[in-house]
Amino acid sequence: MQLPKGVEWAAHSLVVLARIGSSRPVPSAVLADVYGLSAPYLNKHLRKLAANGLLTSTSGPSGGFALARPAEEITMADVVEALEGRGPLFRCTEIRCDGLFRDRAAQIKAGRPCGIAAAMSQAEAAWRSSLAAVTIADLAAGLDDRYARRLSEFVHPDTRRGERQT
Amino acid sequence: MQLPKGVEWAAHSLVVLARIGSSRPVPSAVLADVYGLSAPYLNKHLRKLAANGLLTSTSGPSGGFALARPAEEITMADVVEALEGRGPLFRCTEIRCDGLFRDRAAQIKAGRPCGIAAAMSQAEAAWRSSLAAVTIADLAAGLDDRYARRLSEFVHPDTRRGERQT
DNA sequence: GCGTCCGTACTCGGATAATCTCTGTCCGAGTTGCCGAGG
DNA sequence: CCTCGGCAACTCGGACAGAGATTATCCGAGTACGGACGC
Repeated sequence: MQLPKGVEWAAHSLVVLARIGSSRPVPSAVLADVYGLSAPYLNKHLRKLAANGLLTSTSGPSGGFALARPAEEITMADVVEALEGRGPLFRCTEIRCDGLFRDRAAQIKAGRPCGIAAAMSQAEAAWRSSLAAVTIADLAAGLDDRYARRLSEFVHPDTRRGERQT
Repeated sequence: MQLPKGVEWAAHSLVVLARIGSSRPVPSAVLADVYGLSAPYLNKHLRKLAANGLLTSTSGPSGGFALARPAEEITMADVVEALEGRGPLFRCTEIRCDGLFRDRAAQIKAGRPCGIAAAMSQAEAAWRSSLAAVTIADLAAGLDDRYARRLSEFVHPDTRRGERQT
């Protein structure tokens, strides 16, 4: 089991948008070029973030994606939740109500909940809690200033619009 | 993303073995019947647990699987680790060293570690820590006595040989 | 009657398909900005 | 010179293949038990 690569891509893209600081939309193709990613595939993930209210999407020329709210209010938990959905990691299939105990299924479900599912749920809560403690703003602040400036110059070339080299 | 169903199966089987309390091996087919699972597939997962030292496997008649150590010393973290491996959940591909920053790759890697990977790693540590706090013995104790007895009678039908189980 | 040998049945073990999610790619719908024509 | 209309380019958006992992299944190698044979 492993988290999809899209989580990493989306998180890095959010950090880039946060570090740029501009509210102007950035096309997915530009964000993909920053880290050498597949543009259409990254677009798919960013679209999911937009559908969940983390990004705003704009069509047409000078369109793209932009943060929907301040980077301080976007956590890693939000990113994972937007991409992976809300009920992941462990899905209890209630096998304890099958086989030998099929006749007591209703009685078992009415009693104590499945201990394994409870333990998994609690561990998952700890995981999400830890992720919720880290915001995109925190991560953006961890970027070295030199690289951040290079980012800005690449994403928003103040010179003139329309040139995109390499 | 989602944990494989085998984790649930393996955990329940371990709890069953723990609750039985007997050191006599139990065939995978019997364990599968307890919860109505696919016997060969469950066997595959139990084999993995055996390969990681959680279970002992015995061939031939009266063979099967048995706990390799006391249930108090087997945690849910051990189960997940045995089945999923040690380095899961989030795998940082270091995309921050690609694209624009490919020429600075060595310099970046020598500097601060990737903040996103660090956050993910910390969250994963919290997850595993929570899982490590729950033992198979804890889960076995949570089973209702009535169902536990039915389990023992099914797995070790003493009628056959009048054998006594602990 | 007792010990030994063999046959049988039962178990794990690994190799082999089917299905689903993730990964990657493509082209179409919609929108914005630009340019030229007209007033 | 200013305004309006059409054109073109650029963007997101959803639909379409390929790869990998999970799910599921089967048959073979090995082993312990049970019975039969020989002493």
